[in-house]
Amino acid sequence: MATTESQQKPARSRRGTGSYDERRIRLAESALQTLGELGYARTSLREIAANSEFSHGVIHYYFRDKTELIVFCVKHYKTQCMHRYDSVVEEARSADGLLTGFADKLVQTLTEESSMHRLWYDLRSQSMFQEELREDVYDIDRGLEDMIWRVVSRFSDLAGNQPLVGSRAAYTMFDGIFESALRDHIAGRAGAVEWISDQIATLIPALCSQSAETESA
Amino acid sequence: MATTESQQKPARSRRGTGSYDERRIRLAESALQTLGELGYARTSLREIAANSEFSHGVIHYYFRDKTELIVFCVKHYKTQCMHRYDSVVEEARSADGLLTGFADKLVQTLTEESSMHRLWYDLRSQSMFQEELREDVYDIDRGLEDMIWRVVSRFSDLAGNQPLVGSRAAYTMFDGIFESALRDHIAGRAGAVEWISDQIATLIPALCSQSAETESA
DNA sequence: AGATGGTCTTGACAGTCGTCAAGAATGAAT
DNA sequence: ATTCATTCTTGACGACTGTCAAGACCATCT
Repeated sequence: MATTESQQKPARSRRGTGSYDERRIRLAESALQTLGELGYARTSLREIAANSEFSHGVIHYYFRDKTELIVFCVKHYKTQCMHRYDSVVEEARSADGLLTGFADKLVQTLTEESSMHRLWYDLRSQSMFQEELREDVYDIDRGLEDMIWRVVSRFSDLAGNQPLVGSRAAYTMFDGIFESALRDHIAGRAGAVEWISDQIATLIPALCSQSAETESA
Repeated sequence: MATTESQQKPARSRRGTGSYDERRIRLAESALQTLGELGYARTSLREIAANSEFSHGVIHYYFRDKTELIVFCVKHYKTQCMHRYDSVVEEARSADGLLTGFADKLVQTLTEESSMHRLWYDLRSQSMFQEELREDVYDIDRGLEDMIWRVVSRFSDLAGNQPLVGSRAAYTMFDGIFESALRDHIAGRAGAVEWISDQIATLIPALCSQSAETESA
């Protein structure tokens, strides 16, 4: 509600705070919040507007239709989460350190961003029925795949190993594990945090057990 | 879209054929067909009825409301696909044979039952937003987990190995791989069949590489 | 034959949806 | 102060939704 923003763009913005594009983004972020709570199917434009600073009619001023809003939201979300683990990869000085840093970050994502991620899985499932979502979903998937691959290849570097599987397979496995843990967490089933930490600790080394040198046999 | 004129189909007894429960099941199977085409969110009761032999009002004769119909459909679907790989497991005489048999069956499922499986992933995602779906989704997930575990443990038996991971982890990995391949297949991206076959051929042995390295005799 | 009761159709209801048009509100330019 | 384009609100529209009531249909029983 209360905008701390008092900056006014000179030529473009005659009303409202921020530029046209900034208000588009703010509307999209409101939409993402609502989508994360209700899910793609049950979120209406009126509900999005009600949870924002705008009225329901303004959506068609900033977006052609509902689909364009959703796609814009997806792309905006993509930029938010694509490089979440980069700092973990860069700051890791040992294989074990990377492992625990990655696991901690995954747990943090699981507990603090569960709504955004269930929305992501919701949209990805919807893309199997709705063709206009597929391209953006595919791009995000590949971005996440690259992100995971940065972690795995960095681990194999630090451990002096070679990954056993390709980036695609590695990503789908982690993704499956994360999605399963997310469902457990959201459903309030205990042990999700411990389980996913354990899986990371065992899976990454197992996926990188092919050593250039002989490991302690 | 489809004009539902008052065209009368039956020509047979207006009193339904089969028992009450049988007609419930037939209605549920019609609903599953429609759900597989349109997805959970975009399927209305009228659309379900239009694709069935009944009119739209009859749904509330057999089901209290939409949710009860959906849950019934999910449970019915559960019984259809829970033991799909049992024959493969039973008929396998060697580790390699199990591997190829399992991969072939997975490919068959991928290509011939893609609609049912995208519906399954759709419902599973919805369960993260809709609490009343969670219990049934959870049950199905555990049933599928058991199914995968039968394959993995049978493989390790035939190969004289021990699985490296638990049933939960094994299932989530296969599930992630299958879901990814399913998205590729549905989107018409080439290589999904070859990719998943390859993944099975490499992943299962990798997950069972523990203990003595006795190859499949 | 008529009566019965389970089965099914039809039509309507109240609500919600996306969309849009008309115009009010706003601030910059003149 | 007037003009003017941009921004936003309001209210409406037709279409769609789940649900339900009223009654038609029909096999069976008496």
